[in-house]
Amino acid sequence: MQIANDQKDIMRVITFNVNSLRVRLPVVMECLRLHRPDALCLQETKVQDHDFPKDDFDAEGYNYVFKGEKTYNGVAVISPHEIKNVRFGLAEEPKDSSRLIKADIKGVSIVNTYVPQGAFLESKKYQYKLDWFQRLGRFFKENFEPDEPLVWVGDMNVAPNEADLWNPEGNREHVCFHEDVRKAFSNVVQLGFVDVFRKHCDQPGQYSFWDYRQRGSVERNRGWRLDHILATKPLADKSKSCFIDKQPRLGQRPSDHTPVIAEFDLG
DNA sequence: ATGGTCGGCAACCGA
Repeated sequence: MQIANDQKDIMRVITFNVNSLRVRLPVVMECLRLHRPDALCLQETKVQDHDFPKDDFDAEGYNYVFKGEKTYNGVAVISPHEIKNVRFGLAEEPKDSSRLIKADIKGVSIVNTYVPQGAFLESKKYQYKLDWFQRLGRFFKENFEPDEPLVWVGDMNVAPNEADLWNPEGNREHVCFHEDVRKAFSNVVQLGFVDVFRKHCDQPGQYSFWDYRQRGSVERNRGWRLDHILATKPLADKSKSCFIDKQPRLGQRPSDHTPVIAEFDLG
């Protein structure tokens, strides 16, 4: 069965924090059928490698690369195409192999990241998050040039601007919006990335995450835009659309994140 | 009136 999208110059990329791949597998399969992405980049798969649901992707003719661990984290890239030159994790220890996959698909480099959330401002985890962005910046500088076709996607755990969360005033001290973490993120972006979503949509209130713990957050759209698709300038110039998906429910519980989709015309 | 998040995984931790 041929499941690739039939336009060979089109590159469709999706980022989706699934919060457990095994629980969300029907939603992921529906996402593949609906959008026929060239690269589906997943975060928080929460599955060890020996339990990765290979058979389900094999049955649909997809290739996959993944790195997981017990209980936490986990990333994967799913594609109907050959997945080349795969690397896991950052260059130096701790590599965090279950937070970063680099792979080449259709001549485009893809870096899929699950950035540490950071807990609270005074915690060691927050400092680790700030350092993680610095280390990621070095990873990009060592491996890529700004004129290469490179897509950086994932759950960045940062709302870059006030338009990217429902209550900026009340979240100045939040680990996903504090000025320090926004600066750490923007330092990486400034290596040569364009926010592909913002290239296509300047409206506020466009979110990809709603907190399970806040009653009615979905209904009242009290969300955050934490899941991003960025591209180096030459590739971003070729983007044709970028939008936040309505997650297929399929009678299941939805993830607290929803997919973000971008399309590039490589021709 | 009460109790109201998930997921993983086995008592709580992380988000």
